[in-house]
Parts: sequence; C-alpha cells; structure tokens
Amino acid sequence: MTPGVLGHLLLGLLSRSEQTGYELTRAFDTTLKNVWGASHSQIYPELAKLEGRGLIRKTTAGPRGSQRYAVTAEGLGELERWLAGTQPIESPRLEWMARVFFLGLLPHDRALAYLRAQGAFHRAKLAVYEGYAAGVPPAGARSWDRIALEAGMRFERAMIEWAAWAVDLLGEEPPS
Amino acid sequence: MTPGVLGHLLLGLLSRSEQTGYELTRAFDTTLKNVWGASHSQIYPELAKLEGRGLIRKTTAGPRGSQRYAVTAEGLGELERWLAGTQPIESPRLEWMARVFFLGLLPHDRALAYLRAQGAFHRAKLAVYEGYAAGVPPAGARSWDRIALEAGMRFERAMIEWAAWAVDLLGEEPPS
DNA sequence: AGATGCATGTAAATAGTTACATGATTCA
DNA sequence: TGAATCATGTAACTATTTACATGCATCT
Repeated sequence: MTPGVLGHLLLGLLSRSEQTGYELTRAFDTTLKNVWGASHSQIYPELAKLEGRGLIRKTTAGPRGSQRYAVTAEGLGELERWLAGTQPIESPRLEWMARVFFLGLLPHDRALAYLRAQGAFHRAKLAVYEGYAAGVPPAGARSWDRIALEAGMRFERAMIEWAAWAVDLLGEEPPS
Repeated sequence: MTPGVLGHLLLGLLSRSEQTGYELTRAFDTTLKNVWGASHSQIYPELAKLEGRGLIRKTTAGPRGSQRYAVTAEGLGELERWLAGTQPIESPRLEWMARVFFLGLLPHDRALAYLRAQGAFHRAKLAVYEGYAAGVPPAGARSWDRIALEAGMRFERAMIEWAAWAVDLLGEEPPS
C-alpha cells in the first residue's frame, strides 16, 4: 500500500534534509501543525513503515540513540507522484466552525463570547505567522514556505474580519 | 465517556428537528461536509451509542424500516455544554495546503498548474456558497447558518485571492 | 543531584474510511 | 421490470490520540 498523507509529508520534510524522528516530530508540532498535526507516537511507526518500503533509509546514528533518516530515490518518486495530484481533496475538520451552526442554542451573550474568543484566537495566530514572515527570506519568489505562510495569513485575516462582522451583526440586536 | 465531535453535531442537527439516520447522513454529505464530513457507516453506530447513553431517543418508525430520532433533555444539556466551551481547539487536515510546502520539488509549470487548480476549486466552492446564500433568509441577524456560511465565503475568497497572488508571483519569474 | 530537553518506543482506545451486504419503495 | 433512491447495517482496515515507559545528555 502507498503511504498516506503523513507518510508523504515525512518524505517531503526529509527531501529537504536528513532528520531524526525527534526533529520531524517538532516540525509537526510547530510549522506543519497548522495544516496537519501529528505526534511522535504516530511518526516513529510511520518512519519504520517507510523504511520497510524502501522510501527512506537510515543514515548516521547520533548521540542519544538518535537515528537520522534520508529519503531514497524511490521515496522521492513517490513524493513527486503525490504532489502532482492536482485533484483538490478536502475533508477539513473545523470543529470551531461546525459549532457555529448551533450557537443559536446558547444565550445571546455566550454566543457573542464564543465569537469574540474566535477572533482573539485568530489574531494570536496571525501574530505568530507575521513573526515567521519577518524571519523568512523576504517574499523572494520560489519560496514555497513563504507562499504557504501567505495562505495562512490570509486565512487568519479573513477569519478575524468574519468574527468582527458577526459580533457587529449580533451586537446590534437587543439580547433575547 | 462523553461523545466526540460527530456525536455532538448529531445532537445539534437533531435539536432542530427529528431526523432519520439517512437524513443526517445527507447533512454530513452536503452542508456540514465543508467543516466536518462523515459517512453513514460512522453515523449509524454513533446514533446507537447516543441512544444507549440516553442522549437521543427513537420516535416514529417510517416507511422502509426508517427510524426517526429526537434529542432528549440530557442530550440537549450535553450539547450546550459542548457549545459553551470557548477554547478554540483546532487540528485541521488541510492536505492541499500541506502540499504547498513541497511544491518546489515539481517543475515550475506543474507547480503553477497546482495553484491554478486550487484557485478553480475555491472559485467553484464560492459559487456554491453564494447559491446557498441567495436561498437563505437575507442576512437577518441571529441566523447562525448564515453566519457560518459567511465564514465559508470569506474563506473561499481569501484562498482565491491567495492562489491568484501566488500564480502572479511565480508567473513573473522565468521558468527554471 | 535534579531539572530540562533530547530521543525513541509500545499499548490501548477511539475515530474514520472503504468495502461488503441487504432490502424496500418509487418512478419511468 | 429495471433503475434510482431510500434506508440501514456490519466488517476490515487505517489513522489518530492518549497514556505508559524508558534512558541519555546537558546545564545549573
């Protein structure tokens, strides 16, 4: 069987540089967390599977029993096949957005509080992204990290404005 | 154990009206699909669990062995508890966005094609949402479906603009 | 020496997908 | 009567989360 999304993302990270499971885990807990999170208990077994299929291989062993992996030629091929698939497959898990459908069940002020909390959450995320953007090579084209980051920033801004719009809309009415 | 997201969303749908598993399945394959999809093979067992916990109950039996469910008082309580949780928990699964990080591995024209496909995808979704919006009671406040829909529309517009921005950025450069 | 961070694993449970399986009703 | 749609379920597999478990290295 061909790897799933997690496997392909691991191949992608390893295509940039050799890394240990620990380093990969950190990537899934920071940068990639915003699009596809994963924990070490999923990553280590997945690395073993990828190695078993010859898509990655062990390279140097480090200090504390650490083990570095590199992507193989077959792994790179598999990764490119995956990237080339342009059919946009989406099954988002947007819990906070799903709740909005049913917020009418809450008293007016608690529903408003929910929207305000969402706004604050997205403002905080935007601030983090802007911090990243300041550190990344300035918008220089062909910088795909920067392009992905831009998507994140535009998403957060859209959600901040949406929350403000919704609070406005509800705030204008007298509470029930 | 308390229900998960799926269980709560089922409670939410049933809080609006009694429904059969089939009708609920359709909701998760249309409206809710954009935020939290689910298939019938997950929904029927979950309904059984919710009933076992006394959060929903069977009401009238219909024509083809169909079975209608209604939310109980306890179910409504559980739902409100869930809705009131304002901590924004997010673990999005944005596969198409995750791929962007590694698009540099593809030849220039295929990477561009990927971005154009994304743009087209989001334009199509926006068109669908605008169709919904035309059918929904006009922006009348306290209409939470409309507020959720607005989030979707703003999201799609942001992604359309992002894709155009990225295509521009890359198009300006000579292909490698 | 104790805390923190590096580093890797397994076990158990829940969640989610895909495939298999069945039968009733309605409409052309 | 054949196709489409309504309607529900189970089985097998894959993915994900949470908890348990261990040990080394560095820094104070």
